[in-house]
Amino acid sequence: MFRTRFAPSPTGYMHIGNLRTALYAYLIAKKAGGKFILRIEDTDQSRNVPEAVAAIYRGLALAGISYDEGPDKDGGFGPYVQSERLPIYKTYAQKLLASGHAYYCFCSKEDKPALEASNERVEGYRDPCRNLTPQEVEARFAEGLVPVVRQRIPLEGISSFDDHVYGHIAIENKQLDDQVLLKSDGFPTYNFANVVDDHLMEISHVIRGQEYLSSTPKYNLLYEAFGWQHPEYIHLPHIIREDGAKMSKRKGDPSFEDLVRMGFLPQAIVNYVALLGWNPGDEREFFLMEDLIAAFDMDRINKANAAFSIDKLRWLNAEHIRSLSPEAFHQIALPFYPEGLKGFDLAKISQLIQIRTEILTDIPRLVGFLAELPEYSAELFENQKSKSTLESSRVVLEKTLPLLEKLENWSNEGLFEVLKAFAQEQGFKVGTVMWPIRATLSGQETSPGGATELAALLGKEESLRRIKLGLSKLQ
RNA sequence: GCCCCUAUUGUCUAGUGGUUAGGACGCAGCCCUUUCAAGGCUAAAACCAGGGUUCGAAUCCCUGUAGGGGCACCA
Repeated sequence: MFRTRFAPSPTGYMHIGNLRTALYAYLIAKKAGGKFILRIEDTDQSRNVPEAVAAIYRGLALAGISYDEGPDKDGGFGPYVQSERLPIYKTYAQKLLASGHAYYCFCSKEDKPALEASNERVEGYRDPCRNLTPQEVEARFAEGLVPVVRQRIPLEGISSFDDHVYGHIAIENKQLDDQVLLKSDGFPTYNFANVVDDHLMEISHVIRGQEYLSSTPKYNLLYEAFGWQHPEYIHLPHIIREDGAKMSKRKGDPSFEDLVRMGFLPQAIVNYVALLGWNPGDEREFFLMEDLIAAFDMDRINKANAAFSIDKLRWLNAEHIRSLSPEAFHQIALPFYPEGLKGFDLAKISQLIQIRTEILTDIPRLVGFLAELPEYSAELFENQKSKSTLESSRVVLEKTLPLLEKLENWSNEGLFEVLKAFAQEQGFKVGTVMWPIRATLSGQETSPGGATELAALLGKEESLRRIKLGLSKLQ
């Protein structure tokens, strides 16, 4: 049975790297018909952000990643919040203390900084408390000192393991520090809690960022000390910026929710992020969650960091928008229409802009001219491609105006029929007729829809008003 | 400083000893066209460097270089 987990610490928002970690863990579990578990790693008392857990729930829901077990969904392996598991960590720390795989350390934090800052750190350095006799330990307790519990790393030997992404990793034990397992406040460190929890929760595959790659041997030593079997490991490369720097909220890199706010569809973001470091082995790029589950293969995950490209996301987002049914797009687009469009046939507008919308926040810019005709000058009537000149435009507008005024079938088809016939009779290219009309209607060089589509949308009265206004600029 | 990891076009990537090094985004051009898009076609664009191994290396090995990560009572 595959059991994977997403174990974020509650920092207040879900960044892109986290989203991908959660997604991969979810995909790996679902692909194998296993369970995906949410665990909250809130062992750093100083970094807890209120509301942050809610942000995690919100992010996962938005992404379409549902968990089988979590804080609010008991699966018999709880509690799923680390701060609620303190007695468990204490019990297991005692076992390590008893077996000699851990020891009490009474050094104060202030004793260490000089050593840590030094560039000449001695490898194989061991804390002096490592060799305290039971009597000495007792004496310090009697003094009222509060210790931490440190892992006793072997002096010799090499620790190694096989990672699904990075292959064989080997590190000499003398490179590893006697890390703190239990802090003096009674909370475990990540280094300890992840091992105890992953084992107790029967996690089969650990999916996490590659920053844990070089400390994983330490965790394996812990598994060995307990006589447990360690899980399989899938370490993930990082997602970085296009300039090679790491993503940072301070530099303005968007979180998952920020992207949604910017007008990207959650499913497009998920699709894009899945492709950052993984590929299906064929040339498909468009994926919905179901397809991802079917196609995902953890052994095809890349080793190298991947840069996040907002341009490619834009493109993929546009693909997702285009794949929506007109009704679905309309519903999603609705909240983005500006106030002034109330009287228009919004469903019709949605139809016109769907294929031209890359991100939802493009919409106001796309449709603004409908509510209010922008200022424009006569130059707009000159267009080489449609063979439009100031003169031809004036003639076209003057001559079509009476035809339009008496037109009764004011629809896209009706308008097109009349104008096309006019072009033929007068020996104009269709484009030469349509250009000035579209220009007067939109007041801009480009618009979602051609002359007749815009005229139908604006209605006869407003269309004629705009055409006359345009004509006045040419006379 | 020590340790771990990585390295194919600007970006995401395919590639596991023999390929005209493939695809995608972006960029440029052309076609289509009732503007713009979309769509179709075309172009430019890459194996970090140097040594090996081999009949033959993007692919295997070594060194270097560059980048990322770790060495917290943070995760």
